Amino acid sequence: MRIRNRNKVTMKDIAEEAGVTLSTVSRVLSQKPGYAEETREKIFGVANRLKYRPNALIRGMQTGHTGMAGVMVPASGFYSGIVDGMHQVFVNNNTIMLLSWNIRIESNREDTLERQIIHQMVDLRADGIILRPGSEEFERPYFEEIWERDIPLILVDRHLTKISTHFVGTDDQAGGRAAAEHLIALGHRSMLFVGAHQSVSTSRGREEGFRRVMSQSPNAYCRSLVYQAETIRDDLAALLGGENAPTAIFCYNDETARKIESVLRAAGISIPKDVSLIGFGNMPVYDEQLPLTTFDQHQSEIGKTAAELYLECTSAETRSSPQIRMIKPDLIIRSSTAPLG
Amino acid sequence: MRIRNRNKVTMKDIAEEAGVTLSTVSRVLSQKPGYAEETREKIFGVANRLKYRPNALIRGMQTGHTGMAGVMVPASGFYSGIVDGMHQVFVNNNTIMLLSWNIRIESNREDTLERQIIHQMVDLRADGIILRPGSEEFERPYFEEIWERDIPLILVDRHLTKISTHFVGTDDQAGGRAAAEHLIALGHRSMLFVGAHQSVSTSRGREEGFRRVMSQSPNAYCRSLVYQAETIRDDLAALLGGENAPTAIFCYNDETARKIESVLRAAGISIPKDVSLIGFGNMPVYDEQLPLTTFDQHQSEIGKTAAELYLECTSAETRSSPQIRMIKPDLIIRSSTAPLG
DNA sequence: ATGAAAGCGCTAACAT
DNA sequence: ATGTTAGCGCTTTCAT
Repeated sequence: MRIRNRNKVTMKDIAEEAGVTLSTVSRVLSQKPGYAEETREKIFGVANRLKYRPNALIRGMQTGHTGMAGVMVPASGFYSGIVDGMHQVFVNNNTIMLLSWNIRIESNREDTLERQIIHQMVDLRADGIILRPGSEEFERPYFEEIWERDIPLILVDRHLTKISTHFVGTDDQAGGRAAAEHLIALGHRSMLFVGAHQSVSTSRGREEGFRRVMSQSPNAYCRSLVYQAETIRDDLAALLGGENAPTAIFCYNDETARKIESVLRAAGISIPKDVSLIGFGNMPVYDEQLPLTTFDQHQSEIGKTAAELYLECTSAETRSSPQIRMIKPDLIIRSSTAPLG
Repeated sequence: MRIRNRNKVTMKDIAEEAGVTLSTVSRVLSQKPGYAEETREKIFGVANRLKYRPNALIRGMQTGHTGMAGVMVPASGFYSGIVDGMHQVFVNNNTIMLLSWNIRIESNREDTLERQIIHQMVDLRADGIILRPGSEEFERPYFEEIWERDIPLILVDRHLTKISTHFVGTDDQAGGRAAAEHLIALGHRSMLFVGAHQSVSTSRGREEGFRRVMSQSPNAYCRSLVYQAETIRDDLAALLGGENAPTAIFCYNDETARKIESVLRAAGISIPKDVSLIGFGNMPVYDEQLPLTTFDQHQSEIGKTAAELYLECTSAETRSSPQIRMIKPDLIIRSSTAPLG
């Protein structure tokens, strides 16, 4: 381990230099009431001259407030946007992120890297934790660790039904409804929803909203598919070649939509001529990809809201009841959707 | 401030439960030599049963090692790639990032947010700091603060000449040379380099490499431009309408190349028919943009290398002499460059 | 192999 | 308005 010969200036040094006691220095530097303006100036003078820097570790452990926010989200452009929003709020509130990406290791280790990361955050006494959960069952144990220690926990993007805690994310149902309304208005009636496993709350919510509108639209009909790389080709072929083939596909995210796009392209099916396609997330597009009708989820807004909620929770005296804050997504119409016919 | 009624299990509690003293518990839990296997098991048993979590703040301040790496880079996709690479290394070495983005506030505050962030990292006793510097003069003061405290400092992406510390980034000269060789091979002789202010080391390095090859190629000729939003239109018009107009433009990054692209497009100049264009960075492309010949900088590799160097520095006994590690960029040829003619 | 005791740098009562 | 004292949870001598 490195041997530090840092200029370890402590409050004690300042006290000696300034001819006062430690407690006076502590009071002045941490702005507690009860000192003379004169001493204040003297102490600050000495502190600056000595280039004193407080030891935030000690201070944190004394006050129960470290100013560190544990943040764990998957590594992707989408979450970068969210982290960005959080940062804007945190930087103005003297809070710094302990950041890590969710990475589940494949196999042979019973325990996960995620757990290790949570432990690091807990051990370092992060004031609170913000994370994007993966699957419900899997992560339960470490949610409990956080909960038991009474550390505020805020979930972003994905919600967990079985765990009752704060949540900030997209209004997925509203998004699903807007997608449906757009397609209905274009004349489509036979739809396909391509989603993820049921445990993914965003997919579930988007489908629910989508189906709600469908069920209220005469003759509208919606089938669903769970995207799976191995079978998607055949699944789509069966549906599109079959009875009452869908003329519009709503995917729960852009990534899936892009995969559908390439499967359709390979099958000689044209978008939007033969089939309209909607994604979700408004992710950047790569060379030669189709301009996709999709939703802007306002990631930065999600991040800001999450950080604001975090600050409320970490400064509250008592544990507050779970808050849900949803950001409404906006439909962005591009050329992957067109009128039926 | 929040009142924590966390189950504050301490080593003392474990000691009592296990019928040993604090020091024995400390020894066992921090794997110091000198205890019986039997006691070890008993203590670990109690610790797990009580769900003990060490206080990393205290431990950090005792050992002089917190396991926190201060990281400050600009918020952009490019740096996300670097951070990603660092994370891969850190997560396997029990190191977690204290992450923040560089944000310089516009005016009215003499001091910067960046300085505040550096202070937070120093105060929290980050073991080392990795950052992407902006301008030399401006940041000097807080580099000194880091240096004086003997905290390992690693610069990524941009280098500072006046400050002697570790650096990990792109081999910009090699990139510049490769760009030049590509254009020369295509038959171009009259070139334009569009860069940033001289203080930006990446721009400088790319230009140097570029010019080096030019100077060795018969009849080749290179002019330079510092990109400025307000004047770029006129600057380009003057050059392209003038004597010996450039037939190829090498920009120090993709962002600049994209701006040049739109200026040229607006002026009715076709790429690559009239002018070839090269960028740097291989950033994702948005709708309807031109496939750009550019360089892959292997951000992830830069990040990994920086993290590895960080780990070396923070675990070294003594301050090591400044290390420079450069990652070679790879030319990606797309349709924005074509043979002269 | 274990215990006792000092101390890390600071905050927070409690005095004066 | 300032000083005194007792911790906070741990590591680290130094004993035994």
